[in-house]
Amino acid sequence: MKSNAENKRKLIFDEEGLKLLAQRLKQLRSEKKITQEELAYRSELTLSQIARIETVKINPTVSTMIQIAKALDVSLSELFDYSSK
Amino acid sequence: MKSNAENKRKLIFDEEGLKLLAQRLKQLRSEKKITQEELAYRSELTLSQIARIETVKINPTVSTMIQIAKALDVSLSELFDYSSK
DNA sequence: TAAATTTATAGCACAGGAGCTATAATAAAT
DNA sequence: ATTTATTATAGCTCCTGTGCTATAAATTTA
Repeated sequence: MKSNAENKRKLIFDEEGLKLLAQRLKQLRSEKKITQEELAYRSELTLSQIARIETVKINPTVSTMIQIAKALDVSLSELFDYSSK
Repeated sequence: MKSNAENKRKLIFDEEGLKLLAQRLKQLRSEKKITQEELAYRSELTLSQIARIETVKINPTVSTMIQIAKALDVSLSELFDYSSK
């Protein structure tokens, strides 16, 4: 949850990309008019997890995103469709 | 690395989806004619990590996939484009 | 503006993702 | 058939993603 200033290990954590993903997720969720709680229920994730993704607090796994895509009834490709190479 | 038979906690690990992703990654990599090692170098990941993803041994994070997409010079959406809702 | 709903944060335990290094197994080239 | 290159495994440590639970903050509704 917190980010230590001193990190020996190289962190692969693309904040830009995760931010875009968060925006895309919010967008899709509001289009479908469902709450974080409802999405959590449908995706079988937790509310806190959905919130953490949307606020870019964590770096979710692919499986998590697959669950979310299914819950939103969109393809993974659509979920990640915010064309940034 | 190993999967215990006895797991109390519910595991979210979409093997189907990860398998499709692995195939897609292999496909893109062979299209571009680069080795796992070269991809590892370009993405600043490790060779073992690339291999583990392609053999569906792990559930990678979104940041990892972002690095790989960049290294392959494709969009995330393209990388995940194996239409499975 | 109060109440209700929705979203965001926080701390804890635990599983597993990722780096690193080494080696085995396969495939390709000579 | 040997060597070389490529891919797959393995073990270890460290770090963090996730579930869980509780609470605070913000937004919406009455």
